[in-house]
Amino acid sequence: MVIGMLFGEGKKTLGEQAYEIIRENILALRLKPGQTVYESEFSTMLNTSRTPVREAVRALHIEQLIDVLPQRGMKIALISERKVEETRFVRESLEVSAICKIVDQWEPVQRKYQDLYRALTSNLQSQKEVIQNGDAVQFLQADEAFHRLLLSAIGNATLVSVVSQMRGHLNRVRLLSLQEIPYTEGLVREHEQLLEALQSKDRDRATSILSAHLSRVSEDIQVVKDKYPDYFTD
Amino acid sequence: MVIGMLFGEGKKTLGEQAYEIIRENILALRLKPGQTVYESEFSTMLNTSRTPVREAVRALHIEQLIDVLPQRGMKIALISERKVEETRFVRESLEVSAICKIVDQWEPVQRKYQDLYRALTSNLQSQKEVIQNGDAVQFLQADEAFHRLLLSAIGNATLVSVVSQMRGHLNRVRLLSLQEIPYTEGLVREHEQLLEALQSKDRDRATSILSAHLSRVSEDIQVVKDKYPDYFTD
DNA sequence: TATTGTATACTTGTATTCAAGTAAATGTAC
DNA sequence: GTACATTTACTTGAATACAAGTATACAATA
Repeated sequence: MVIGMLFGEGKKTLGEQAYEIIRENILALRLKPGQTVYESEFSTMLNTSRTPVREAVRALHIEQLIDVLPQRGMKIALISERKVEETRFVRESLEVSAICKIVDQWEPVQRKYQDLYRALTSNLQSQKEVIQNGDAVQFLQADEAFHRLLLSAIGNATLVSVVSQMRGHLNRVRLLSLQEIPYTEGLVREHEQLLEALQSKDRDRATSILSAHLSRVSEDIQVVKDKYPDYFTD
Repeated sequence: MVIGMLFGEGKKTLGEQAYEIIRENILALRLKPGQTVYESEFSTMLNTSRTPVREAVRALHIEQLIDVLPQRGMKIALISERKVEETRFVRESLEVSAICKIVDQWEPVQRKYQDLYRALTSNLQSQKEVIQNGDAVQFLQADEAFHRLLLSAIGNATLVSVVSQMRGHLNRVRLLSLQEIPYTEGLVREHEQLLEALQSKDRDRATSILSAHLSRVSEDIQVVKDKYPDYFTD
């Protein structure tokens, strides 16, 4: 009946709130890949009826983060290497297209790009700070914010939303690999290089850095797959 | 209670069936942009309860094809020039990336690409036949099939699905512009040129043809917007 | 012991009921 | 006639009730 009455709470419906909460719990691996779950669990957990839970669960099902077994229950989707590669490709295509557009439009004198530059450097700073306490979740949030800042610059909300949907399928691998091999310094370095390429309007350099940056997950998944075999399928 | 008991009927849920039916009616403009609709309408129309309809409507709302006005009703989403441009950009990025991958992998001796070539030429043939009776909906279906064949070749189901979601926001403009200015011959010609470029493994030509091909909608929308002003917003 | 039929206790899928908000129609005072 | 309060008829949002499929436990039987 009341899920998040605590803080501000825009007029989101209970179903929308449930969606966000459950999704976040899946991506943070608090709900384990392969784990069996039931609508009634979420109902009592969130202190609401099955109806809003159902709405959330259907959306997550469409997003392929939850597998529904009719009349039997649901399972948190296993991580699929194929799906990871598919979403990685889509994400890379879109982010590369976006960065090209930004480089082409980049005019250091314009207020818009000064603000963007400031925001990005500020974000880079907090990335470095976050590294110290070694919290993978926190770093991932900062990383996501960095990419989101860049993408938002081209003013294409649909693209931002598609990319963040793709991210949902990459996040769990990233999370596991980060706490396995903490190469966060390298990632931050690449962010810096990307920003440099942007400033110097070096289109080719920007795209090649970004491509390499986003391709890491394809290598990491192999390592993580061996360490957590029952989180994976195919 | 029974929506499509008629034909084969895979074990889709009523909600999924309702989703497909309503979506198809929106894209075919049988439900007019801006038209007010109610859950109960669809309920009686589909002879089912509000629950499956609700499931369908929520999905369509997430897809931004339906606007929900809490406690007041729903409206079929108006065509937004901004949204059209956003989805066009996403689609172009993804299809261009896909065609690049295909060109790079293209080996005319491989069975896989022989089959693809045959399928594409066969589709081109039916495009030409469809032109004769001047049915815009039929042509759009053939066009969609052509692009889907190409995209499917890279074996990325996620990409195919994202593109088809983007198409949902372009389809209505295409439909209107086709019955306004029937330049279908030009479109078919471009399909042929694309196929030629593919055969000759001319990457740059393929991408430039495809880009131009997919950019048409940006020009068409201006014409259509004047003809059907109350279908549009912004 | 092995097998099979059956009751039972779950699940999700669907229908229905209830709550709460909106807007237009209606009535009333001035 | 006009402004304003109130009723009323609708809507979606949420909760509950019901239907139907699934898997397990277990007893009956060979």
